[in-house]
Amino acid sequence: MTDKIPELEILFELADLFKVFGDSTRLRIMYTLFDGENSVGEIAEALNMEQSTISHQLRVLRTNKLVKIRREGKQIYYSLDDDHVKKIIEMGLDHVLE
Amino acid sequence: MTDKIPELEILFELADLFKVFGDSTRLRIMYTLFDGENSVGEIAEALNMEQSTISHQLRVLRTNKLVKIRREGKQIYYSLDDDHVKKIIEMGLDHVLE
DNA sequence: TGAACATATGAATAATCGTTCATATGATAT
DNA sequence: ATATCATATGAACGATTATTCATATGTTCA
Repeated sequence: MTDKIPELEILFELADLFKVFGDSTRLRIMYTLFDGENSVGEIAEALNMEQSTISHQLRVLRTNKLVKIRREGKQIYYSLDDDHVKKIIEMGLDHVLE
Repeated sequence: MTDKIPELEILFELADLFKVFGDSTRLRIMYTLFDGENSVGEIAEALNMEQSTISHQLRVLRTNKLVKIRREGKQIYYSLDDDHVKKIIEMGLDHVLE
């Protein structure tokens, strides 16, 4: 029994992770959170996009443990969950910027 | 004039880059190339997938400058084009493996 | 030149996914 | 309780994309 099957499963998970980074709206959301936490409304306003769109994408980010939330009254503040997020984006930027 | 517009364009490019990493077939191809160059046929056999599928995806990888080629007779050998490729994948693995 | 092999390409199909619209849930304050 | 504000959710639509099949291109060798 080889160890290639577990590797295969991990590569599937890895693809799923990169898929999350592969959308400009989600990237912009994460980039917005580089400076610190923001509420859903603040993010929507900053990106000039519908609240619903942002909310849907925040759920994707949260499902993948890339952002976490803090509740305060009516608002929900989102922030990056992990140092990896910044690192992965910065590593990608290195490549894009040659 | 703010510098947010160029950043926006860059984030679009960045999303396109991550999209390339967001497919398990392409990830498996790149992972196969961690050990060194392989021909199209070798990759297809290693992944047990159609030659055509691999060829299509290699073109995506090549268009995005993630792999480069070396011709030798009838075969074309593909290899990773860039250290960033390995680094980005490894960074993602860090996250997936907790 | 023609046969055999390796790789690339184009069209078609099926599946995935982002956005929008409408509405629901949840929280606060009067 | 109810009105208001913030966020979430579900369904539907359109667009993108991975794979397959069939075929084309390109290379070697006899």
